[in-house]
Amino acid sequence: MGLPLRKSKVAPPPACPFSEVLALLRGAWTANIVWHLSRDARRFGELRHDMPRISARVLSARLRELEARGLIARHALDSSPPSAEYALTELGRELLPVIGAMARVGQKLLSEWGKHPVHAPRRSGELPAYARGG
Amino acid sequence: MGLPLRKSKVAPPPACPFSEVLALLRGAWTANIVWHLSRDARRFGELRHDMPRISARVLSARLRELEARGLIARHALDSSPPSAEYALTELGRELLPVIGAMARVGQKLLSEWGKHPVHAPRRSGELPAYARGG
DNA sequence: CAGGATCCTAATCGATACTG
DNA sequence: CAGTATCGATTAGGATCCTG
Repeated sequence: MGLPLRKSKVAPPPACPFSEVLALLRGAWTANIVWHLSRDARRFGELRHDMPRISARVLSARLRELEARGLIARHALDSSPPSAEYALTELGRELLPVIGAMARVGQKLLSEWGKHPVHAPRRSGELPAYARGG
Repeated sequence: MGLPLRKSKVAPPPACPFSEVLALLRGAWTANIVWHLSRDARRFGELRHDMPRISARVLSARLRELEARGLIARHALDSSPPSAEYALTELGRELLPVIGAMARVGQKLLSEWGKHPVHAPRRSGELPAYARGG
């Protein structure tokens, strides 16, 4: 018979609701949108310009999602042609420390991976595209 | 003719490599794995026990991915039946501040969403599964 | 127990075309 | 300009079976 399962020594996951934030930032774009709104309000087309590879469909979907959660506010401008402006709400600004932390760690990881080459997996096997050196 | 595009006023995305961290934590499970390794080393089966809904296939894939990046170390234990233990490396511990920040913000978001119900989207349209109340 | 192989479903996203 | 609708490609992840 094998080793007994150990319960987490000090504390199991002590009620850690970061899953919500992960779900929120899930997808390739949401965090980038928040980042690009961190300085000032931006219009739909400006955001597309800031992130040239996002499609209108996805940008629209993410913005509606963030709006539904109260993280951004949408202001329709009555100009011609019409435009809409998006801004972080106070609640949305709560996400900025997370993004800041990710940016700092990202720096560090990049510099480490620059020193040592990223190890190949032990055996050939499934690795997602972003892990295969693209 | 419409409003001119505004360049980001203060600074555009001033070189923010959080995309790497996002790519790293992409998927529903990677951050949880790091979290569960934050206290002490855990074996494969213990991690499965900690996260009952992860499949062996995905857990294995994520562990190999984190190992390939030098964020966790794998130690094969010579017991019978064989087992393997995974632990965060020093580099992997750099991720903990990010996860801590996510946990804090997650708390806050949950409490806000508890006060006001989450707004429905303005029109019926695509919302991801995790946004539809699951 | 650790984990690979296969099959399959659901979700994400880009491209394109179209509307107000 | 600010979106929406449709389509097809890619991917994450679960279930199941199988091996050392």
